[in-house]
Amino acid sequence: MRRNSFISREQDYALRMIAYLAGLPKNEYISVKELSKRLFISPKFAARIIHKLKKENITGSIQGKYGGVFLKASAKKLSMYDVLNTIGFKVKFNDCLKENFVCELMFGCKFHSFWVNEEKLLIDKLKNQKISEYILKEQYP
Amino acid sequence: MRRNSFISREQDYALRMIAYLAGLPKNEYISVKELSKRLFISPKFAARIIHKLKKENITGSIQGKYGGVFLKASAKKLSMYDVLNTIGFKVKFNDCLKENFVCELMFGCKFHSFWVNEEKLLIDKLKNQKISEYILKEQYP
DNA sequence: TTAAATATTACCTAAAAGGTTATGTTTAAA
DNA sequence: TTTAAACATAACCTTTTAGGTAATATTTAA
Repeated sequence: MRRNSFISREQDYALRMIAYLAGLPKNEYISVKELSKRLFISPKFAARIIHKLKKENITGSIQGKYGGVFLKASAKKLSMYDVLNTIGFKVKFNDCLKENFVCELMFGCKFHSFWVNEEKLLIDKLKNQKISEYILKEQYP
Repeated sequence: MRRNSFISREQDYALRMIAYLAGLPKNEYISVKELSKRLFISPKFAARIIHKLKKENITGSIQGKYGGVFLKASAKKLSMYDVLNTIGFKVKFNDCLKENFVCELMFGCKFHSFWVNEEKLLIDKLKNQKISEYILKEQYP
């Protein structure tokens, strides 16, 4: 599949699921199967993503029959950046921003600082966007 | 190779070459071979990129022995966006911003407008950055 | 004891990135 | 007029990644 988005499907799905979990009533939880169905994500893929989020203590889970998952972190403190980061958000605006990258054009490439600034601006914004502002609730008739 | 940059290597090389050509004295030109050597780009790959830029009238060329390429567009009017666009800059912040993409979460996904805004901000900035501000000149001792 | 849930890892496949190969065509100069 | 050195153009190749599936184990309510 094409990948020319800034964020991947996996990262998008993670945001969706977190936004949905944030909308559950307190102390409620939902099975990954049901969650994935409501958000149009393949169940197995959803499970893998939820697992990554759990390892970072963003979600919690109840095992066994009638188990499920819930948001463990505070929706008011959890940022979009936190979620994306857990799902491997290591996108750089240009390769020259990566660690250990040695640019051959030390003699005067001025694009570098442009990318540095833009990247920082966006990351700061992602850190400021809290999940509580993005809660996703299905409307039942 | 990994591809988790916002811009591709090919797009980066295009910017480098344009920035270098913009620094040539008026009416001078340079062979792609020499250009690629100075900018650490594989010669064949450079040729293909220059060809794309020529098709959009950004560069011009002189064929035959002792031929070469030069910047045809005005460095003061040519933007980073123009160059990137020529080299297939169709990156979207999220898949949901693509044409013909149908989002299943019509019922209330609030991330969409965040991505729309951020993407527009960045594209406007790229359109405002003119190549004349990024001229690349090798320093000889 | 069993059904239905999570936990975890290994594997699969299409597509794109990043480049090379190949084969022209053009033109200055010997 | 021949030839070397440049640009022109398309087809092809290889590695990596995105995006997902399969498989198997473990947990726990009923």
